[in-house]
Amino acid sequence: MIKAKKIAIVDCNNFYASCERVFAPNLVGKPIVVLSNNDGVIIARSEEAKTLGIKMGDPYFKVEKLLKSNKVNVFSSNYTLYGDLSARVMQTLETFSPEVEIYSIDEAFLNLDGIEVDNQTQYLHIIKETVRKWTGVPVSIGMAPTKTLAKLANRYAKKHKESDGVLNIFEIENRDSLLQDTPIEDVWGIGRQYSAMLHNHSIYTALDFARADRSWVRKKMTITGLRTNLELNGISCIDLENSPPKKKSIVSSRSFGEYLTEFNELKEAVSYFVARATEKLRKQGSSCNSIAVFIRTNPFKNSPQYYNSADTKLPYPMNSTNEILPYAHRILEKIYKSGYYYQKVGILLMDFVQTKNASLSLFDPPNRLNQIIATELMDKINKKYGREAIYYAAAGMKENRRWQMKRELLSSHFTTNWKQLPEVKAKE
DNA sequence: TCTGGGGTCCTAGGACCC
DNA sequence: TCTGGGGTCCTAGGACCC
Repeated sequence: MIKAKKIAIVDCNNFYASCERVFAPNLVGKPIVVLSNNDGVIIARSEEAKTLGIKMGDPYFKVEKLLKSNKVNVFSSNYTLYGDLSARVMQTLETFSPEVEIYSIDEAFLNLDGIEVDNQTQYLHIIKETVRKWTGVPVSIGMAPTKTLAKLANRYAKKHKESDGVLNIFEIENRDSLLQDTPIEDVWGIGRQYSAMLHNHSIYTALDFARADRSWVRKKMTITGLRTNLELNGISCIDLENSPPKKKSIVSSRSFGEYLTEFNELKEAVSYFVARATEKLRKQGSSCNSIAVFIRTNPFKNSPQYYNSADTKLPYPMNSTNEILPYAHRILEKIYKSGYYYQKVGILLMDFVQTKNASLSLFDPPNRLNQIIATELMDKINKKYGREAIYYAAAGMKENRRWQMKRELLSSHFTTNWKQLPEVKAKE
């Protein structure tokens, strides 16, 4: 018999909304929503906002009146702020376990195997309280022998006030009833399509699914579904990942603040995205062998529609902005058609190799080394003085970018005055 | 459901090869 | 009348996650 693992998942409650509240304590108890890029749709809600019936993904313009009449505090998304608070939360968690997998901006798995404490559940409560004290962010914690069950426990802890934000599944005598209480669509790994399919086969809860025939599950839902089934039965199939795996592709794309029609403006935007994406590429020590570009009109408007994309193989692995730009521009020329109102462009980098293995070749253009050196220098300057302290003219002057995001409700005062924040320090 | 953006994994099927 | 058998690589598409 294999000893059961102890996996905890720590999940920040209503993360973006909570972040806005950290620096605006007057908003405690008041409804808050946070909007997506371009103030498009609702992507986060405080509990109070949820109670008002505001849904995830509601277009802002459709619920604007409802928000106003209920005095809901509305924010544009402020990823600088959320990223910073996320890092603080993760650092705090790392003091509780040597093995932390940062799963997303607001979630982390902790391996609590081998952590000797008198009372495991109490330890979870201490983690929760410490994160709140040190960062101001409220979290919920679920603990179980598998990731899928930990997620399930976490969801339960969030839903039921009496659990006080913590559920340790090892202490639950009747695990079946917990699974029975969980609708199948709320299980990690079961999305909308599979839920519908399972409903058709009279599977409605996590318990129904855990008891389903495994060969049938394998056939209908591939190996992925089988893993979920096993994990619900306490058999761990999905391991913690210690170091973040390197990205296999990198996308950079954005909807515009206003529609674009001119090739040159699209070209600027594409250039900007190439700079963003290759920066990430270099940061993880990779070079790419191919690139794709796509453009599209707004699919929700009644105006003429256009979507096109194309990709190209690069002659050798590249990672500097300047080297990749001409290829991106060429693809854009190919797919651009005048006469449309474009809403979005994006670029995609693919087929990565490690840069250190992609050595310079005899057939490289003569100035290649200079390009690489210049790029490294730019990265250093930008790291020191902030994003786009120095940038390519191809991306257009910062001040003149009509395509830049609309963020009219940004909570700017904390980030612009970051140094004035009170220091949050750990007490021994 | 549809007025965000950025990712991953899995499988089927076609192209091509011997 | 059922046309051999087997392998690899690549791509598109479908599912999922936050």
